[in-house]
Amino acid sequence: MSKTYEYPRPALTVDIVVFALDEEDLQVMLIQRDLAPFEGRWALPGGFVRVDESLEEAGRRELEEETGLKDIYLEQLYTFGEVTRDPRERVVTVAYYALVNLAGHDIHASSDARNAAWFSLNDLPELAFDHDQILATAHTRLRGKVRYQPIGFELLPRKFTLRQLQHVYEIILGRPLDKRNFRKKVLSTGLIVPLEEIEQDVAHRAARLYQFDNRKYARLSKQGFHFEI
Amino acid sequence: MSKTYEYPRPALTVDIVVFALDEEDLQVMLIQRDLAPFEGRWALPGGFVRVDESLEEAGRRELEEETGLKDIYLEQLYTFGEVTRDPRERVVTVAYYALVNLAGHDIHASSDARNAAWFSLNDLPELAFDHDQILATAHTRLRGKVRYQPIGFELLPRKFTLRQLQHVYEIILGRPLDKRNFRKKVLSTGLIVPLEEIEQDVAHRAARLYQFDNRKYARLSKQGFHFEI
DNA sequence: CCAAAAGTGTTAAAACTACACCCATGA
DNA sequence: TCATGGGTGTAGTTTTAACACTTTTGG
Repeated sequence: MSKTYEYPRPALTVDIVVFALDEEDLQVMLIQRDLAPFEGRWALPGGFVRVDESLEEAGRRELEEETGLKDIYLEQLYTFGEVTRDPRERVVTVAYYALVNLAGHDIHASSDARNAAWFSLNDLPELAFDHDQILATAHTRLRGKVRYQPIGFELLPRKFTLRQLQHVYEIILGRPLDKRNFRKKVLSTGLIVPLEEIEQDVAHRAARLYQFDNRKYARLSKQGFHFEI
Repeated sequence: MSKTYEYPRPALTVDIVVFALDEEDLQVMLIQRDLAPFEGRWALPGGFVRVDESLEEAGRRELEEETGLKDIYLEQLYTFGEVTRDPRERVVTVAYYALVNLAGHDIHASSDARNAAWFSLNDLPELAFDHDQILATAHTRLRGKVRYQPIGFELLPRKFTLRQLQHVYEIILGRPLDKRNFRKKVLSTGLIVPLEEIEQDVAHRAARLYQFDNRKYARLSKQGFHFEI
């Protein structure tokens, strides 16, 4: 095997913006750094890419190591490569974003990071490196993507009510939606299928549960169908 | 300055998919490799990222060195990092795509690549590495993006006719559009402004020239406006 | 019986689609 | 005068937006 070149190389990392949703707003997972630079500051989970793993593998590995999260929706976001973004040396980072259902994952269980926590996007601490910029890029991407790709479901449990789904869209888009129009629109795609089940333990009339039909969506996508809300 | 880590690092490159449009179809710029691996094969222009330049700078530098193209629309596409995508060693590449107006650039003038040429997307040679996959990703992105971002103009001269613009959209979307409806739609955005000029040297009635209003678009974008065709 | 959210239709306005002819120009 | 593309309007259909009340359930 011949060497490709002998010049100094940038270091290569991955960073992951993990989004979740609570009753109020969008949350993002941060971990507190215990090393310089930016010791004590909050930062996105992430770390160095090994030579024997793909970028996505590196992202999933780091995420599980640092937060315990695994088997989640993960998508490449953007690669940040400004020369001075890391004060130590040249570091290029491939950023991913992830969507999880808050209730479905216990982040503290398998975490080996001393300090991993959810923060509301509306109440963020100062972040290390250019992570504020990465986060802003991820937020913009999420807002844009949610309108024409069915990713809203990733933030909910597998079975959900239409109320919950509308709530996801309202928070991400940042504006209220009309209940009747939303239901009509969503159901008209045929991709959200009603189940013979209703929600449990609520102090009012229980709503019907629905489920996203992944298989049907995959089939339609191949035929050039475009999901849109 | 402390070292970040001492483990082996992937090499980092940039590759650029340059699109242009002729009368018939979409073209892409390729260069013929004169070194192993894939000696003699056609490949995307690109090369190694230096530690003192940003990713976009690296892309622009390589593009100018290899093809003579400069001052063009360039946007990051995706980062490809499969472990075995380069047979020599681990190489991660940040792919960009570029849009140029064929008539406006002479690719041979300042080229120091022995062999840089345009190929129709419908008649491609076998490509080196995973460049076929990068190209396919770029093509998909272009098709998707053209519908909701005003990038069609980048493939045309600054002053263009509505016929030319419609042609851009027809080729990228791969289907014919209705002339009257297209004109109504495009002009209704107010972003395409008529000039007091007509095209020259045509063997029939000359069409009016138009120009994209970048400034107005920037203003509207900030207010949440979404361009759509 | 009260509080809370579930569920459901209609109408007016706007956007989209399909479609054909006359005009201006240069060869 | 002919060939070529430039330029223009309308009608039917579909999609979107606005809007309020009754039902179910648990407390």
